Amino acid sequence: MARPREFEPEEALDKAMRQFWAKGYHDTSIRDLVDATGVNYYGLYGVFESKHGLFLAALDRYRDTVTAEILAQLKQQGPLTDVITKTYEHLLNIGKTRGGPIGCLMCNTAVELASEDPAAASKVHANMAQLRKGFRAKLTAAQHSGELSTERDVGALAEFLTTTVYSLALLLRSGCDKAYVRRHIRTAVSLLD
Amino acid sequence: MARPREFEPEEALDKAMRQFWAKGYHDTSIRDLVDATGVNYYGLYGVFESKHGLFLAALDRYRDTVTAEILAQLKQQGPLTDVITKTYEHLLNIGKTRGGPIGCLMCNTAVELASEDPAAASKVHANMAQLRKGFRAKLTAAQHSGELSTERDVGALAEFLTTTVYSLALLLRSGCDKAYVRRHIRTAVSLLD
DNA sequence: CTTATTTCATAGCAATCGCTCTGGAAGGAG
DNA sequence: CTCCTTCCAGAGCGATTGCTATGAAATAAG
Repeated sequence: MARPREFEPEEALDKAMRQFWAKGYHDTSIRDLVDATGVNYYGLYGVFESKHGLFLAALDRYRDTVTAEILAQLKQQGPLTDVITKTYEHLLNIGKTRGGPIGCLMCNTAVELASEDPAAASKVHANMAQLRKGFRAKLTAAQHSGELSTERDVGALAEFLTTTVYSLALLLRSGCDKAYVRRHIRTAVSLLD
Repeated sequence: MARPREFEPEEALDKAMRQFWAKGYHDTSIRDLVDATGVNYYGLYGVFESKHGLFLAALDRYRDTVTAEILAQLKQQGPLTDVITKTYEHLLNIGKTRGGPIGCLMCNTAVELASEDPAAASKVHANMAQLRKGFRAKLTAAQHSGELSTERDVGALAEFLTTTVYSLALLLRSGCDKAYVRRHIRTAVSLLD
């Protein structure tokens, strides 16, 4: 053995994720990442191999933290529309913690990279699939409890609700105010009545 | 006077717009624009001043062509849901003409630049307002003709339908297939029943 | 302690960035 | 034709890109 690392890989990855989240892939330089994480080139490259590798790791980190939290919100008990609404309301408080609006890393990546980066696109689609699955489970449960008509197309609704997550992120990212976003939530959720 | 220009500014702007549309702002270099338009630096700078100026002009060009066409679709006669559906279906054929999916330049810009570029954000919001106005007019007309209940909140619905334009662009950009997008259209439009 | 090994901090690499400058070509005015 | 203005083509500017190489610092093993 020898000199030990002076940084925590997960912590550094988390900071890198926020940097990519705020500024996107192309507008984030390695030097930005070094500044944001406090880790030098050698350390970052030793763990993540390249800027692209670090970005893909950041997408995984996003799935394991932010998306996981959304899915947890979806699993709470309560009336269908309440749970869905609360889950969407939760999104309003995610990216707003520091400075300007940053939306959703997966949504941002879908727009910026999906058409030119298959690896990133794959992770974006996997994230969509996870969300869809979460919504679908909630919708199916609501059908069983009689809250939602069994005639409704659960698959299509789950897709719609998933896309709405991205829509809300888009609205937040573009700088729309919360009242505007809340109206969108209310309108979208009214589809379940 | 002296030596005349060898390029048509509007034509060059159109090509530049498509370049930004496909690759985004940060990932498009001046050299890319020179290659795409066939116009040299001197010509581009003489007319548009800078890369940023050219980009803003491209956003205007987008409003005057693509958005204008969407608004024209919205003004056609017919049952409310048919016209809305046809308008959305129209979006499926916009960005698909060459190569990969490119979505909507305004949606892409909202994600990539809105939080750091006030001028671009302003144009994105103006575009949203135009679309919202178009949807609102159609919805109000439908209320007058009895197609839509006068109890429905036309403002909120217009906002929702506008955001749906961006959502569809996002889905296309992220590489979702047309069947997926069409299901989203059907679900969103069902909100008007 | 010395030595071996790994990390840190940074200088430096070729390539590219947005942008400007220069030399010559093209066309109107005289 | 010559002169003059404008445009084209591309070389070149300093700055920055992703990435690598280098030498000093730090720690475990002996």
